[in-house]
Amino acid sequence: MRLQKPRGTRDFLPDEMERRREIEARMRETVRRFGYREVCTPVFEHLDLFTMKSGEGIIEEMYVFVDKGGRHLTLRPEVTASVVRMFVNEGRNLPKPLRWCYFADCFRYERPQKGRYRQFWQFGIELIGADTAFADAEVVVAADEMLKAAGVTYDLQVGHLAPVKSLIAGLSPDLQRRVMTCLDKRDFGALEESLAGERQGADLVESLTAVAGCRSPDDLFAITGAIPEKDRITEICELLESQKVPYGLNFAIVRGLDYYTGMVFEAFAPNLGAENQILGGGTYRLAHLFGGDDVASCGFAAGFDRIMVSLGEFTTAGRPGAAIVCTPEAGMRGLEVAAAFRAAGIRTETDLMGRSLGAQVTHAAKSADFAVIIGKKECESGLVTLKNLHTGEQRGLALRDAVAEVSGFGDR
RNA sequence: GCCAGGGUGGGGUAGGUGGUUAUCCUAGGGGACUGUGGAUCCCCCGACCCGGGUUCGAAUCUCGGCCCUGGCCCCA
Repeated sequence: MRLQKPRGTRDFLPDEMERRREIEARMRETVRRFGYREVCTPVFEHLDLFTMKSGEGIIEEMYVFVDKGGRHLTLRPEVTASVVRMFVNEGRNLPKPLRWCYFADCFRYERPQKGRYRQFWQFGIELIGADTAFADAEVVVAADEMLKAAGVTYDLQVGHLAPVKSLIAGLSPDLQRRVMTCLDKRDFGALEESLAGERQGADLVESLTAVAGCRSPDDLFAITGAIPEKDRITEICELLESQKVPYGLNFAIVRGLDYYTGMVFEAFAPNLGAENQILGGGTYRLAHLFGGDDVASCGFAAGFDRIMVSLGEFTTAGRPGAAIVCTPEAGMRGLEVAAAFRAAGIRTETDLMGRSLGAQVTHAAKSADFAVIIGKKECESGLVTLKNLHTGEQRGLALRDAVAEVSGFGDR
């Protein structure tokens, strides 16, 4: 093959696109019911948008380029930064809270592996301008409902950054970051090493290890004492329990960067291998970075492709289709009949290859549920012969009755 | 950026200690066959990832690259 698609990209044939659209539709419908409305932002943005959010280090992980005007641009590696920029630019005087969702392809220059591609799709929501436990809980509930609707098997973990941050507040920023990385990986050996030289380092390791293992708010506050976020954390847990969200508490979730401020959560699919996180989210404050007010936000982003990989093979329930099968003299009549079927919303194909009647039926059986056979006899009688290609039954019907029968046909 | 295993028609494969026209299945197109042909039979189409090296001769050996699969790192 002379021309290959770029590394880490994929082509999708119609069968797969139907599966993807099916799952996408279920995810969209879930968040629609919560009031989240779709927004769309540019596929490429100024490089600064992402370096301001995530630091210079991400440049080598992005598709960056200079355009003909000398602008430093990049294909978006995620959508949250764009949505917040959009909010700062034109969302400030909309009634709060804002409930927005998006489904967008993103690009990262990374080594492809299972569930990781260079072009991939994210589905996410952002709830902007509400700073309450009810807001935090809504986003988690929406994520849970959405994954349920998609049909994946997943493990949902919810945490909060405050307990760990309160324990390590006395450390240098650099060491704080290292500690959080260790916690994220649950590498307690490395944690101990990092804190070895610190005053009361051993106590700190013990507290952090205990916090990471907490399974209830009560356990947590027994270790950390009454931190300011105590009521918020307790309330979030109560709300999630009252809404029967199947989650695990995990205060070792770190989610990388500084703009995460409070609740954080992640979902994993157990059948995915190394890249098994299918969703991540939390509360954050980003707008002030882009020149806006310091507005509280909460959201999640789901890895659509990983969800599709996790779901594996399945067939979608297609809508019925018809194939017009004609003898040569009935060609014109065939087009009329096709138009009538299409007017009723039925997918209808006609022969374009000049095939024999038999070959047309053969082809129809691969692509349709019904063959509508029209020859000399049908032209004279005004009827059509409707053949059910699943059962082989066929009979002569008035056109209107044939259309009605195909319309009423159930799942394939 | 690193590690392991791979790359033969559209898909799946056989062969490969260097030597005729590269095997089989499937898909696709056509015919037998202008009223049922989703069948059967026949025919056609179509491949050794790319480049250098060794050689009389490379799909096979060798080096480099590209790509695929999985893992490490990273993961906004």
